[in-house]
Formats: sequence, C-alpha cells, structure tokens
Amino acid sequence: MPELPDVENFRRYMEQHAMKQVVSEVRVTDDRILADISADQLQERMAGNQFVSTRRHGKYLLAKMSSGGWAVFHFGMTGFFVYGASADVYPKHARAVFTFEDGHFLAFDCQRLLGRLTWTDTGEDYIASQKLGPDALELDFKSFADKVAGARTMVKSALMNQERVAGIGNVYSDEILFQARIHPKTTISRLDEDRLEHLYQALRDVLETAIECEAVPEKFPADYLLPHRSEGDACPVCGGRIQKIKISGRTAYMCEKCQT
DNA sequence: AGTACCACCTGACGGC
DNA sequence: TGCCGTCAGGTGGTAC
Repeated sequence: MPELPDVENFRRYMEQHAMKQVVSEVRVTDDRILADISADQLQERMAGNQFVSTRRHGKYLLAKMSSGGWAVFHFGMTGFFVYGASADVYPKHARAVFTFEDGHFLAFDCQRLLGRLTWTDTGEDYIASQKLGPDALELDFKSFADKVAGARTMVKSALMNQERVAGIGNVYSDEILFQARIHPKTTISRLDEDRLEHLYQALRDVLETAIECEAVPEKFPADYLLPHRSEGDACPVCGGRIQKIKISGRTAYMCEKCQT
C-alpha cells in the first residue's frame, strides 16, 4: 500500500539506480497502466533522454527527463520498482520497463493495475491538476489547522483526503491516530488546540519514522500499530485487543482502550 | 460540504 | 479438488 513513506523510498531507489543513463526503450506490457498517453507517445518522449532529477508530492513520484518533461508514477496499491541487469528476468507484474543503453532496466511492477504511469510537461501543473493539497511533510502547523482540521468530518477521513493533505492513506492514518491516541471517528473540527497539536506532531513523527525504517514493518518501533494490523492482535501499548472497524467503507484498525 | 456506495483490478483465503 | 464469495485499498465517479 504505497503511501508517502513508501513512495519516498521508491524515489530514493530511483535516484540511486536510474539517473543519468540514456533510456533506449520504453516497453509497455499492459497499457492499462497508462493514463492520458499512449505507449508510442511515451516512447517518443523518453527514448534518447535521461532521468535527471526526481521529486515526490504525496503519493506521486515525478521524474524529470533531460528533454524537460516529467514521467509521473502513481503506485496504486501494489506498485513498486525493480532495477535489474540485462540478464535478469523482469518481475512478475512488470507493466512498463525502461531499458537503458547499458542494458540495465527499471521495471514498474504493479500487480493489481491500480497504479498509473503518465507524462507531464510541468510538474507543478500536474500536481495542481490532480488537486493535491500540500505534501504531508511540507505542511506547517498553521496550514494543518486551517486545511485539515477545518473539516467537519471524521479525523481519519480528513487525514486521508488528498485535497487537504497529500500522502496519507489507510495504513498510515491508522498509525498516526494510534500514536496520537485519538479515536478515528472523532470529528476533527472538535479537537481542542492541544490534541490538534498532538495530532500534527504524530503525523510528522510517524511519516519521518516510517521513511527512516524504509517502510518495512519489522523495522518499526515497538510501540507502533502497523505490524499489528489484524483483528484481535495484541495492542503494543496496553496489550488489549486490536479492533477492526469500518469508516466510510475503509477498514480501520485501532485500540479502543488507547484511542479516545 | 458531507456520506455512502460502486467500479477498477488481481490474488489470497475461507467455506463448503 | 475446485468453485465461489469476500477482501485488500487508492482513486474517481455518482447519487443523495
């Protein structure tokens, strides 16, 4: 479930492996992965160019090419990258593969096809066109209080709304609320200043910690909910049972004793 | 401005 | 053994 920390990880992976090499071919093996562009157009725009820089906004990864345009990746729920040598086999659900002149490749694997690959001439325009709010890690407390906490909706829904703040999905909203000890069904506009500040701090801490842990559940601190996201599991803080509830159709995991 | 529900998509899993 | 329903979840659409 790629959310902000996972995508930040993919961005670093791409920086580490795929930069400053000429793309010789773009092979799209399932064009349902494409949005608003054809495989031919993508090939035309990318072949002969290099990735020169990357940026991330929320759950979107944008990779600038030497031609000046940007390849845009959204990972849906099952997307990830694999960089490999020419002799390596592509990952099982590779939907698009960029081959470099030296024979190495960067594959965009996306089992459930909920991810997207597209193209934009201007990064800023793309972010605006998707109506994305500020990236969750670039949001100061004041904007958070205005943009997110002004909503007359449940706090979990507000955190997950990409127009309010970009980058938080189902899993990390649960973690943030667990760390802040706030019940996910609380109406966010009814939190007092103290609890709101607590929530904001938890948001930052959780996302930064998750990035440090490379979004690998086993590396998370002992008091994190994430490795215990299953009904009836023991709460890592109080030992009580983790509950599974539905919030606007989404599954939320929480500890009723810790979160009020 | 909210909520609720559906569709997209694949694969794992439980029930029978 | 296999078939069928359900679920996972990011996003986007529609109806209320």
